Amino acid sequence: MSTVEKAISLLNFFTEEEPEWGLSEIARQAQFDKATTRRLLVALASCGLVEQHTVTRRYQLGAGLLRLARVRESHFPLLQVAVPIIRDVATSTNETVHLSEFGARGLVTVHVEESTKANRVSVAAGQLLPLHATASGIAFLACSPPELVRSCLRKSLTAFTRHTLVQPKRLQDAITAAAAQGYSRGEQGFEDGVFSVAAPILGLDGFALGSVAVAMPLSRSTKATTDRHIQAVRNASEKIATRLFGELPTPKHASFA
Amino acid sequence: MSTVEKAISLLNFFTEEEPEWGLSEIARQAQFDKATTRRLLVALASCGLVEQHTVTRRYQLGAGLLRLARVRESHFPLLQVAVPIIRDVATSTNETVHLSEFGARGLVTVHVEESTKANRVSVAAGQLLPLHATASGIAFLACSPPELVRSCLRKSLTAFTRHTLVQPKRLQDAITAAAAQGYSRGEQGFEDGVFSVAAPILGLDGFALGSVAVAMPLSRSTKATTDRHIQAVRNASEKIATRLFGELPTPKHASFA
DNA sequence: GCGATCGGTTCATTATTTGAACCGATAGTT
DNA sequence: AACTATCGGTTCAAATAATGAACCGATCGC
Repeated sequence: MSTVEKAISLLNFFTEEEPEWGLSEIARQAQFDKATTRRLLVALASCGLVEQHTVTRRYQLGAGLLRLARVRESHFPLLQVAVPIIRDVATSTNETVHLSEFGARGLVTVHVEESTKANRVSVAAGQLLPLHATASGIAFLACSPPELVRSCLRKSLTAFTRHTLVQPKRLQDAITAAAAQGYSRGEQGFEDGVFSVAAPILGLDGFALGSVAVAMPLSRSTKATTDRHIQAVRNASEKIATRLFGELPTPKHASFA
Repeated sequence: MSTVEKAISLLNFFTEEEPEWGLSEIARQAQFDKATTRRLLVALASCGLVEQHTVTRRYQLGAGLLRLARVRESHFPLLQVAVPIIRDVATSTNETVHLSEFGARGLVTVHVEESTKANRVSVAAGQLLPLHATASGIAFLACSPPELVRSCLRKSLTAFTRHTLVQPKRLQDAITAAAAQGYSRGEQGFEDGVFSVAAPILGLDGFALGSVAVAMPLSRSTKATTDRHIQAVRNASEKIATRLFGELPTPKHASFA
């Protein structure tokens, strides 16, 4: 792990649940020496990515991140473009709709519009979605470079429920089906009682950059609602891609040669 | 410059105007060797702070920044808290109101609500504000640690207009006056024809973390508008601090021993 | 076809990072 | 009041990582 990667990895300890850390505790968590950790934090602080409280001496994420995030969003306005579209889907379906984006850490939920119904599926922004166990993950894999799919298939596939696809052949079949039909279905693969459909959002290179999914309690799923939701996520993902890139990217499906 | 600082400094080349860079051009700009630059960018990319286009091979800021920015804003919701307050001030005064925050790079404009009048002062978010030449800067210095003020006074003070306070004694007097009255006035110090008043936003340690300012064309400034604007920025800065910290911090003025 | 520049790679050399041991300060316990 | 544990912080010989000149194939413009 390079020095830069070590430093950035410290940033990843800061979460909504744990937004502040003392030096010793973050060193312990990161399994870095205290001196090393402090030097890395001081370097991050000098660039504004981290701030140290003058009174408590504890560290938090810094204001410099806001400018960089603004530049990123300004140039690649995924949230700005996608949020209104997802909100529309949530309104028309009255189910939970969520957007996820693929990055260094994996497929991460970046925005959620929850259903207004009391019996609803709750998803947390920031949550990492296992590729093999979720509709979003399979939709994403359906339009991913073959080596990424192979890498995923080679890994030990965690069983979250007894419905999780843990056999590579089964997962591969689901990915192939999703590639052919342009959407995926997730039936209790990540959590019991949850049914989802998802569509991949494509980048200009034809590979998926994320997914949009509708999730609902399995108990109120019908063929009619499923068909409507499939249509909704496909429409939404196309709309998002078209607005981001000015054209609809041609999908590059994962193929298994 | 440490390796971490070198890496982060690359992030700062990405702006709204220049959101994408090729390897050779960013290396040239940063004055780093191409091999070094690539290694730093690859490290940043592996952490999600930067992304490389699969087709053009150019680099842009990465999605990982959005999560970190969200955590930062969630924990320290300066924008979330301040934007509605600033919007109210802009509505009631019908002049340009802007919020700035102090960080590693200096005092930076983070949000602007412009006047609806055709003859208005325009301020850009992201813009660095010279401490000695702006109302925001002087308000900030009025509640800053003495060593920061001394450091500022020791520097060569750039003249942006013929009204800029370039003599340390004059600047010191303006800071002292701002400390005493709780606001500062900026009369064409940064740009001809612009008049501003600003108040510091205090942190729990009593030192300023930023400022809020009203800026208007000098030509329509009267004693009555000035008094109203002073009241407005002071009210706004107190409101922001109270909402952030649950109490009104006691100012720690810069003193000159 | 040629020259310029691109992104990318290599490895001997150079520079930076590391972390064990130490420090004073603070908090909790007895 | 004395003691212990843990805090944030510092130092510098040793260890490790980073550096960048020279090179590569690919692409673009002339």
